[in-house]
Amino acid sequence: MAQEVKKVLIADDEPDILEIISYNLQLHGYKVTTAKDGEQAIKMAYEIHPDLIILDIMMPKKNGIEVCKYLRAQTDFQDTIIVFLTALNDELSHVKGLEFGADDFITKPISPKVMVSKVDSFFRRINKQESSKAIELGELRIEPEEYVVYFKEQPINLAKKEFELLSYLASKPGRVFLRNEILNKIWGNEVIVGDRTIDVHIRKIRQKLGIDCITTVKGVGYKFEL
Amino acid sequence: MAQEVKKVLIADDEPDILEIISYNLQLHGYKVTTAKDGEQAIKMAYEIHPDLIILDIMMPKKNGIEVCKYLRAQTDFQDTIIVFLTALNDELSHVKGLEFGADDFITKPISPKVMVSKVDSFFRRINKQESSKAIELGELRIEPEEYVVYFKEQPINLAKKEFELLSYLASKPGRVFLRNEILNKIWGNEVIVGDRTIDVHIRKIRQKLGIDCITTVKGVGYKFEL
DNA sequence: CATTTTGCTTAACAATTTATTAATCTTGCA
DNA sequence: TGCAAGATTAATAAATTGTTAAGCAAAATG
Repeated sequence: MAQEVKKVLIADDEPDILEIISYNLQLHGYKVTTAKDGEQAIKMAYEIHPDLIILDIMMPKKNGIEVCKYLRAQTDFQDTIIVFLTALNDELSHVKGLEFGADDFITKPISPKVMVSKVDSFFRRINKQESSKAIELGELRIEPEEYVVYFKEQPINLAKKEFELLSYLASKPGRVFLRNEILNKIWGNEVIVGDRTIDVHIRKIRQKLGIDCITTVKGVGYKFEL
Repeated sequence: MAQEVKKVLIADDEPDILEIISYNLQLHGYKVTTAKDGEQAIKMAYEIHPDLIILDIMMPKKNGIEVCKYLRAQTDFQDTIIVFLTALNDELSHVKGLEFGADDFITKPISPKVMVSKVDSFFRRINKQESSKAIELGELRIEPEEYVVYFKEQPINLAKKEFELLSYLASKPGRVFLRNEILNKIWGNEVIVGDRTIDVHIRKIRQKLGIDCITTVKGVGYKFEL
């Protein structure tokens, strides 16, 4: 991941709720941004690229479901966790929400404590997901848990950025990742690094692996290919 | 796409609306042109070749629907996004607008913020469409995600411009693309390149593919045909 | 706590690839 | 035939990426 501090975006039209939740999440080390309606939620999503988005269903401008649907349609937010805030008995919202790509629900009313532990659990869940699946491609094996890559069963130590970059490219072999996509995913879109930074990391990966598995597509990006 | 800065044309007969919308869009990095009536809208459309045209329905000289109908009849504006500005409850316009090739509607009144996010969403929508679908024609397969063309399952590497050009022609097999259309689409209409530039790229594609799939229509343009 | 190591980024320059132009042929057709 | 449009080719320009070394900062080490 690009950053250590997890970013959470909360959208709700009740200022009190926003305040109390964001205060408690901040206490627990999250970076919180709030939005008071659907449109603002989308705008903030683009600005800060949160790891988790909590959407109240009922909001002015654009309701939570619309926001979710909208964001899920963008490639930038495929990996973002989106959860809804719903009234306890609102079955309909649950069904609709899942249809449009929500990851989970939080039912109102909810205590700050429970909220924090819920949020913690979301991140634990994806951390597991993200890290637990080894990628195996020919004689190359990427082990997320060990942060090690094996080639012909020989371990190769990559630095963090190198490892993340390789994992990202290898997550979809053959697909070209635009330089911008890479920057967004590995560095985060608020970090600005020079043009040659990606190249240097690519070079180190190629060097350490010793095999030609990363192809340059000039003017476009890079792709992983064996 | 040929250019990074998206161009928007707004046509409305209320100067205040033009001003406030164009100001806000400009803030968000769009290049905005305005027109105060239908005829001017058409004139400007030809001059700047916008990526998005926003037309008020009710305008002097030529109303929005007429403008849309007119532009859609020209090959130059097939790919342009055209949206209407309509009063909230004007159902009739909606129906008519769709008939004449509008892509969407924006209902008045609208806040500048919402307008900007709407415009953003239009561009995201087409960006996605443009990039993600593979084209398959006989033994030829164009894979935008991989930036590779396959012929008989053999990958063929094309340079960026070559790939874009081929993709463009192959997007509508059999249809002749005028040299001007090609220039507009691949190079953008502010870039000026010599007459022979297209030819050279066409030649390289023909050479690399090894099959005769691009037909010259003398004095007109090129078309893709297997 | 000082020292060493490691990782990340940048800057400068080299190398490569791609894009464009210009010059020279071909070809079809009035 | 002679012209106009396009094809071809090679040369040049422009853009993009590769490489290397160096500077920092953070982490690891003793």
